[in-house]
Amino acid sequence: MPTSAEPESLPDTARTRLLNAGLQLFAQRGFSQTSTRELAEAAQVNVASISYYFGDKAGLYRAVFFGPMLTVDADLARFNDPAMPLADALRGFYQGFLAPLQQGDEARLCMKLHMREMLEPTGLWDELVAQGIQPVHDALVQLLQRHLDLAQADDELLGLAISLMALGVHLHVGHDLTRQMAPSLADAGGAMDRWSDRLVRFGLAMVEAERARRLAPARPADAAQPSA
Amino acid sequence: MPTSAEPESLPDTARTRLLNAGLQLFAQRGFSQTSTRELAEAAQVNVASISYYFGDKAGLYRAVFFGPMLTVDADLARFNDPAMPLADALRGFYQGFLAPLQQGDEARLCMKLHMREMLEPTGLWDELVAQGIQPVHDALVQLLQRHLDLAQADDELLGLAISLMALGVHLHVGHDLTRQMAPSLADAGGAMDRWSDRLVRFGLAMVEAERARRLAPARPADAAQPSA
DNA sequence: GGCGGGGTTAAACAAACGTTTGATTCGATC
DNA sequence: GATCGAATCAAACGTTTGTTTAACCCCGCC
Repeated sequence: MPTSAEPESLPDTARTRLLNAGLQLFAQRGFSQTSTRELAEAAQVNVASISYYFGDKAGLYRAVFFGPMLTVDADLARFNDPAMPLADALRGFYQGFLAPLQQGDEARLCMKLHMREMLEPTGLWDELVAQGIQPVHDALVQLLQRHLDLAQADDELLGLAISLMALGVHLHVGHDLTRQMAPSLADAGGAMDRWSDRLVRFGLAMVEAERARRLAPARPADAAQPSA
Repeated sequence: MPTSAEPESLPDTARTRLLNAGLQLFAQRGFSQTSTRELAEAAQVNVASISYYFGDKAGLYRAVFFGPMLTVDADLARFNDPAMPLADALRGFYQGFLAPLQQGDEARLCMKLHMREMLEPTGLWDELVAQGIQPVHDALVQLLQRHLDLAQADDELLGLAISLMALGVHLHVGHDLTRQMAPSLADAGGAMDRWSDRLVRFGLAMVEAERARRLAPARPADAAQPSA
């Protein structure tokens, strides 16, 4: 089992062909529904190459799963600047979700793998949270904290952050669903740019609603405790 | 293969024990990662009982999948009344998502099965959309259309409906994730009631943002076409 | 007592699974 | 030309898969 890293280009070797086929098939059918022989045939490669290059089938899965995931820092940079206005920061935040949908199959399928892990954990879930999701979440919480002038984050702020992230997550998990309900919102040209505008608008509205809630006097029906 | 329907109580027969074990294991590990022998052992039942009662493994899956799904009409009734104020209707809408999380394991696990089908279609997806999701979506679109005084639904209204639904979907898809980021928002007592308040507040804000967008003059940066 | 059928059982089945083996090919190096 | 290691190959390995078989148990009924 060689320990080489793939070059930046695509040398069309057996290893990279396996990675491509693995990304394709794992994202489409899932881990356990994809057999090693299918992988080998799709990559036009002998079955033994899987264990030769990646140890075993799970090793190949791990390789495609964490393949193009170095973009976390780039995602953070898009909205983590304290000097940014809220609207721009939100736009940068949602760009992190939209970019994989725009830049071809590779990133989109990898994102699909990540989303699948949410519902059907294969053991890589904790690692994905620690390295990919938690940093983005923390940065978003800090962003909201700044713009809402809060000394520290409370449950309601976390709820707002999770709800903002929900809109971005749904772009991926609900993509096929959106295609059925409103095809022009999923595949049409410029559809993603319009989603960007839309999510920024809705996100701003949610943040402002949260700000208004904190300024308003606590009504008896409001179950949220203002401070801990 | 008998064609009986299960009684309303739980008679603890082999059939119902298989249904319970199937719901548990399928929701936890997925369809293909759950073997028939695991199912039989979990249900304390012979392996042959699966094909005896349900034809085959897929039949058992289908049975647990469409088991407690008769609640669609009840879900619709919660927010479909034209006389309802918008806030009440939204609360009723999100109650449809929250109810399965509150009323024990059964409905929650079944919902998890449905969410999983979003990413890994096993053939039941189209049926689920037609019977379970599409009606709710259509009713939501009509609700928004009424409250925004629109003659007919356009893309932006569909985008709003999908975004509103995204918040509800994320309650299920991101439940494990929420448990890690903010445990008090996932499991604590009354957490779901607070989510209800929160989502209604955010939902209202999004609807009002959409109303404001339609009233505002079209800015050049706005890529959304106001009328076709 | 004999009978029949719903329910259950252990055992067996073929197929598919992930993985390993040992031989073979191919260049590069000495 | 000999030698070596990387890469590839067909074949086989042992296990697990979903499903089926045929016998068996038990209880009500004629």
